[in-house]
Amino acid sequence: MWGRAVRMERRRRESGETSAAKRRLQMSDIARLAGVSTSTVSRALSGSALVNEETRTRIADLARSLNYSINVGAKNLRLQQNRTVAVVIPYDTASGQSISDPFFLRMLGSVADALTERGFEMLLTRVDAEHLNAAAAFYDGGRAVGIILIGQWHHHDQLNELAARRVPLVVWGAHLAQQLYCTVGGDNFAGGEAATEHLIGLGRRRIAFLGDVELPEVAQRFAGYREALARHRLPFDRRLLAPIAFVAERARAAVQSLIDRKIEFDAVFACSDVLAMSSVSTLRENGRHVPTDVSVVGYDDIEMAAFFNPPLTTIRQSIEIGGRALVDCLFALLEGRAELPKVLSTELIVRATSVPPPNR
Amino acid sequence: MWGRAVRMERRRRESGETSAAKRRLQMSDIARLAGVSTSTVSRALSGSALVNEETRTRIADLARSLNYSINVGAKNLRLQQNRTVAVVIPYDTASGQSISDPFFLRMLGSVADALTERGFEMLLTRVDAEHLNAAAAFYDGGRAVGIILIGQWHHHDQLNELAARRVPLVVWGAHLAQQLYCTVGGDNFAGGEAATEHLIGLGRRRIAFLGDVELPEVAQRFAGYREALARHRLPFDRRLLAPIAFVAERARAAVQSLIDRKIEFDAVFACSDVLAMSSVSTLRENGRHVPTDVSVVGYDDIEMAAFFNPPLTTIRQSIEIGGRALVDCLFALLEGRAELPKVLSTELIVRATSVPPPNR
DNA sequence: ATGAAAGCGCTAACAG
DNA sequence: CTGTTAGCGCTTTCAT
Repeated sequence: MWGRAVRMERRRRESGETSAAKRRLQMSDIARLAGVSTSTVSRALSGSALVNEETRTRIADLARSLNYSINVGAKNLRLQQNRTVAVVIPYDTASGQSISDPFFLRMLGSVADALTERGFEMLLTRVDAEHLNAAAAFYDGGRAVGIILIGQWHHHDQLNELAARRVPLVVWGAHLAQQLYCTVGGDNFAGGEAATEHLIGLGRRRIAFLGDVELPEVAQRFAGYREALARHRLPFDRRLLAPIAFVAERARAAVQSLIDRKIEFDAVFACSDVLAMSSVSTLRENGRHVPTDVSVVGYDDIEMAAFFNPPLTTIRQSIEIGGRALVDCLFALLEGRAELPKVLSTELIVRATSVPPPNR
Repeated sequence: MWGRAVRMERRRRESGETSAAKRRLQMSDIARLAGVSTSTVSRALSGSALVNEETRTRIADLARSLNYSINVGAKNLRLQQNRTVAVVIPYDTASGQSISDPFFLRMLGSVADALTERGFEMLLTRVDAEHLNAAAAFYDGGRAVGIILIGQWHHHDQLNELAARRVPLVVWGAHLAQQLYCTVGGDNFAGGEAATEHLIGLGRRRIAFLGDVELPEVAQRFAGYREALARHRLPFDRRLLAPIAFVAERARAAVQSLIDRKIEFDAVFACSDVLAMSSVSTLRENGRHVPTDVSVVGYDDIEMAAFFNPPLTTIRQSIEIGGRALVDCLFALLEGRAELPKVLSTELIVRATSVPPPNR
């Protein structure tokens, strides 16, 4: 049997504290100081009606004045409950970069807000995009009640596997066939189609497409693009497809490459506003006037799109609605309801980067 | 005494699961299936040399195949340890908005990366900017080993109080006098001075200042602005100060108001790139040419600043260095080292929104 | 090399 | 209304 002194010594050693460091306050300390049992403190702090009003306020005041905070880990363990959601952002080992696209970052903020409103905490983590199923460990280990994955990448199969195991999981991304898991996302096909229709309607004929078609969301936008092209009997030139990641620099390189290779194009449809803005900037540097020579349409409608010069025509995806829908969906799942994937409507926002060609 | 059946029933009820729901796997399950004790499983999974090689791999395989993940909460409780850092973003109840400025969002990403590298998890939460000390609850309750606060707002006093209580805390913000807590931030005075000097050097005389001078960081930039003005014996016109929050719309309104009130100005120094871009957009709408009529300097150098049209002159703060410094600082604190506040150098990036006035 | 048992900080059933 | 006690899932000492 270890005596108290021994326990405290072990604690110090294990936590690497020096002997001067103060021990963290716990319920038994409050109990001792208040001259009651821990049960009473527990009840008092949880606002139980079982405890005397006077005692309760006395204990509450004492706890507050000592900056005592309940140990949520121990409480959760005892209660078999948990108010934490793991929010997971895949990262690409290849490009290896930190998440930086404003759209995803804002989505994170929106999810955080929705979670906070429900009184849940958010454990933010990154996982290798090649091993999305690693995200489930937070659920399996009881660390989180469920998982919100921002970005589905490839590996539809891994996600299906998690869903089959009944891991509470909601993914921001595209609704795919044979999908067991729940997604929330914009209507990518419609978005791609609307953007392309808009450009074609303006009289644009050779529309470059910027986006990594390996990603399901982008693939659907690309399908919408192809569909619009086909409807108007316009040929698709494979050289106009630039399968690039969501990184500004890649858009610059792609546009520059089109120009250098003298591949004609009179419009750009970029799969994010950042890519679009980078494209506009590159076009300008090369003496191509936007929107007259080349019209540009972006995607997401981030805040800055409206301030851009020229203000950017884009496809709006509502971040507020998206973030909230992700959270709503997860909670529905937790309550045992089988949720269908949600496809949120997108909207074409026509601003100044898209006009008819001059010779029309 | 409760029997096993009773326990399981209670568990189901409390967690709101239906009777069909599977119980989460735990160590005792693995032990039973492997025909060993939980001690052995524990040792096997933690790679202890005390367990037979063959047994270890057998247990590891079994655990993996069943998707067993150790319960980190229970483990932490037992071990009195923890690998979680609380990252806290203050929100303003007044403006009440979700965090949206790209700079802070990117900083979050950078901190997440640095934490991930060290094998720590990040608990992301928001607290009311008026009660920053509420952030300490995560530490007091043993939820997190320390706290990173992104944005110091007013309430220097509350933060000092936490530091006095020896809560491991690092704040992104300004280095203030009488500061007991550790901050990491850019050199705001130098940044404000450099921006203003640059504009004055160009021949600009009436420089509007956009930013909430109630915030310590902005106050220091403003002090730099005043200093530069004074050095050149330029008067300061109070009407040119627009004390606005970091919200694009506020910049639009502020610039519009200056124009409507016919207050002359030939330059704008905005305390964030978003404010600067919004200003440029508003100026253009009012027929003022940027940079000729009005030159503009932003702050932060977010990615988009370079793609803006015209490319935005701005003060760069390195997000990568900042995020890493915050994390480094926190770990130093945890190791008992008293860290001094870090003031990171800023850099004036001259692009195209700032030129000499036309009549010079 | 393995198991039995105690206890991390907390809550709730049960007994006063 | 309050205290005693068992136990949440795990690790570790001690005993074998």
